[in-house]
Amino acid sequence: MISERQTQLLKIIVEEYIKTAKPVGSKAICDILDCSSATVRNEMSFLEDIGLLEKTHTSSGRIPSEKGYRYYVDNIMVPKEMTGDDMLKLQTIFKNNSLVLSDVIMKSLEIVSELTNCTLISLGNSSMDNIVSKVEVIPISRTNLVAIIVTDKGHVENRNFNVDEGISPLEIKQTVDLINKYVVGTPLEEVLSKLEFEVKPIINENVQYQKQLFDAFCNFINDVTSESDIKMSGASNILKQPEFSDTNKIRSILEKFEDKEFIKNIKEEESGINVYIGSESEFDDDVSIIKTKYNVDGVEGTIALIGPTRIEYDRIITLLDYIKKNIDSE
Amino acid sequence: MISERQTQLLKIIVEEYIKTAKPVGSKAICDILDCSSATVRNEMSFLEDIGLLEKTHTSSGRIPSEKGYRYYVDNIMVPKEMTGDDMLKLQTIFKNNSLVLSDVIMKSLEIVSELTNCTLISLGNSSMDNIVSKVEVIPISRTNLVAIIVTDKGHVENRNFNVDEGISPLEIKQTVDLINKYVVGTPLEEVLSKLEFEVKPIINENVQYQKQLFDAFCNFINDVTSESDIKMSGASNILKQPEFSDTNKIRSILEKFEDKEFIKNIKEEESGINVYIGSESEFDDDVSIIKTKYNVDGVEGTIALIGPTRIEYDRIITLLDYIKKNIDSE
DNA sequence: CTTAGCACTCTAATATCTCATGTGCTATTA
DNA sequence: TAATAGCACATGAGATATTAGAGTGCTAAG
Repeated sequence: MISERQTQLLKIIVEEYIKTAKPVGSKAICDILDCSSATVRNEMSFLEDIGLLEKTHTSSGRIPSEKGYRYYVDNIMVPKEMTGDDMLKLQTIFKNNSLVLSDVIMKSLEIVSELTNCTLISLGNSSMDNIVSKVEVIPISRTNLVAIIVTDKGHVENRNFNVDEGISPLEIKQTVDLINKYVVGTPLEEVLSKLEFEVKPIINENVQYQKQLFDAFCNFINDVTSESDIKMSGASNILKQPEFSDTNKIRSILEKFEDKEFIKNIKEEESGINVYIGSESEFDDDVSIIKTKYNVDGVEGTIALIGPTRIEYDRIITLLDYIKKNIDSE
Repeated sequence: MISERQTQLLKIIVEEYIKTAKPVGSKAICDILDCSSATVRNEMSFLEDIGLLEKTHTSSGRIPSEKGYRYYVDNIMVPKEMTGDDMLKLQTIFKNNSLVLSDVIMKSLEIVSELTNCTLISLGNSSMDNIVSKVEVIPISRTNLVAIIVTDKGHVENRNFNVDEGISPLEIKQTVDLINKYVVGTPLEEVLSKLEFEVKPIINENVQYQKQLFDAFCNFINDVTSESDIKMSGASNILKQPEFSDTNKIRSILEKFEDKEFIKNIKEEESGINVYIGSESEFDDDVSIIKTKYNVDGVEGTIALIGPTRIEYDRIITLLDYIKKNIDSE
């Protein structure tokens, strides 16, 4: 446990460094703490010993370490009240009832990325527990078909695919009717096993059903259930931060933004607002990720904000919380 | 008109600069041209006078000017033969018959961006001349509906929207049947006027038709016809080029990549392979854009490659031409 | 426990120097 | 007349030195 004064010192250093991006020296602090710079130095030295502060070189001021930020977020920081300005901008979304969920999310990403100069990512609509309302297959040409699936949450997926030989409208109708009969009312995540164990035996026994169409449909379902919908806003914002002025750094971060597999892993499993600082983010040591999961009538998704470790935790957490709550109650 | 030797000199300088990104000096050239460096310098000086070459500072070697690249592309360059390696990689796409157009395009973008270290953009499926095959509206909840439209080319668009009051299944069916009756078989670009002038009067006269649903559907069509589908691959590749090592430059380019309105303007109107050098690209003076339009049974789109002005024009043009031809014959 | 004082460290900005490369010009050559 | 050799000059890039400023650690005294 650290003393009252040490706590206050850490708070000042973290907040000052977040504001200025420059190491904080002892002189700047002694006024606020009402003691001499030497005393401040002693305390700083202690906080460095226990790993909460760091130096950039032997005689520089202090900056918070990863552990320092963590201590600050967990024990010191108080979520900042929303400013009227931030609130106003976000309310243009939530007060507008004609917007559909996906629009609400996209607009939220855009506004927050602009407000914070960070990169916002939404991973969502995994729609696993959506229930199938309707399946349809529409022939386009002799060998090309479109399959459409609509869920009870209004989610629509479609897939264009080819078959080797022509299929007659009757064959299509029979097969699709059969599929519909079994999968309507089934949650998406159970559709594949239902198709495999209940529908496939029937298809195999009966010549009139289209095996090729059925297989293509299974692939489609498989992709839909494993696919995640990624949205991103403000990818270039993070470059405005002084810590990302090195070209190699920029490149490595942008490459990660482009790597869908990597981005998918950001998905949040916990509830509430979660903060991952530096290496905890598994993204980059100079980056923090603040995430939250939303849930609108069973449609789940994650909103993640990516910024420098030197980020306004108190403000961002409030912002994301506000958005999460508003989306949840959509 | 410039002399044979001057032409050769320009060719050497352009190609050498493309390879090394360093200004080309006279000494390096006199061996190839079999004359003294002084002679080369005289010729260089002439090419500079007529605006084909530039210097980075008073006593540097020469680099091609925008006009120099233009002259090179129009009059000197010979499209390079495809290397076996490039060919092989691309054939994995075009030899695979089970791929649908959108996959073919996405994979082409990925491969070419990797092959060239440039950014690839596809703008497409504007689908204006697609013909409507089917329109469907599915109720999700009392006030939430999904509209789906399928075209004869297998293009599917869907839109989730809200209405103020509940709508009965009968009202939906009546309205959708009416819409279907008039728009099936109509090219997308004509649907809106058909709705306005043929369907709207009927809706207005008859109480049983759902005006709100109809209006929402019109908005949906309006968005579909004005929307363009943007795909991008290798956005961070361009940073690997030495001319983009300045953070501000990087930022300004990445911001343009994020600006959908800006990207939409890249759409190509002409046929063949089109080269826009530097300021001609209207993107950035240090950037060249090489575009081409593809057309598969009426589905049109543009593929654009964005790279530094110092780009391997001869290779890229061949690559894009190969892709265009293969997509066109899909 | 706190503080004043002092020697020491390190960065960042600036200036200086040198070297290699390349130019323009002029007189000379074929 | 076109090509060349020679030479003075310009510039960027890299190495090195200098300086001012900010900040530290440590010690001894309050």
